[in-house]
Amino acid sequence: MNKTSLYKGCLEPIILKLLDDNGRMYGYEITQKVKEATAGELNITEGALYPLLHRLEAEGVLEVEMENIGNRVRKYYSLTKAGKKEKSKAVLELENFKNTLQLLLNPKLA
Amino acid sequence: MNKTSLYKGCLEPIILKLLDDNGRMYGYEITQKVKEATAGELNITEGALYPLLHRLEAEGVLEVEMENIGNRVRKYYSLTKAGKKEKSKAVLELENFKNTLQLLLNPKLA
DNA sequence: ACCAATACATTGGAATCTTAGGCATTAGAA
DNA sequence: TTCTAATGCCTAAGATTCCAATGTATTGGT
Repeated sequence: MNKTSLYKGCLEPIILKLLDDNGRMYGYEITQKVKEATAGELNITEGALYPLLHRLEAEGVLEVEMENIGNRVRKYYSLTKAGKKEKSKAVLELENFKNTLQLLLNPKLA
Repeated sequence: MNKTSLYKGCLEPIILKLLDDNGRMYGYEITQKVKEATAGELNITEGALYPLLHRLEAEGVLEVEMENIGNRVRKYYSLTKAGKKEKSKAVLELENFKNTLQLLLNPKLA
């Protein structure tokens, strides 16, 4: 990520949401997609991403398909059934979090 | 905080905003105010709050006034001049962060 | 021929919070 | 009246999560 890093803790839900929207993606693609989707605001570092993907795979949240592109190997990740549940929960929490931030930023309606 | 802690990294801007809105507050008051303002969603732990207040004071962002309430001592914190600048910056970043989350949660308008 | 981009990965360390304590005063319930 | 919960301050050890740096290899453009 970047700056003083407010995004800490949000990476996982963001990735799950992305994979749900796009079906399947590979690591590098994720970093580019996030950069693009946030107009350059959020840059996921590979040192954060790859370990996370590996963990989510180990937990059964993601599954992998290897694919050969020329002489290069891509690892496509997608949500498992358990992963879809996880994703739903995570997105709700993230939405809730965003709304709570809104409350704190705009406490006028008290 | 709580849960898997999405709020990680947001504590500082939240505190600065609160202090700007309320003029001056003491630690315990902050924890209660945040709990109330977020309908119980966000519970700041004292182990996170007090070290942060001390750091911000050391950095010249906050200043302290001791006050005796009966036999008890309260430490009222308020923003310094530098703190007000810091707060403005932090709030902008937090708002920006919130908007970016919105983008990620709702990428329809692409 | 060389550099940037693509694509994977690991490692050490910094930053931030949680858990779990500790101390003292005060208000309220049993 | 005694004991618990709430008020109010605090610290220390540890977990989590991410960043920066680094490594390897292929590919496309100049």
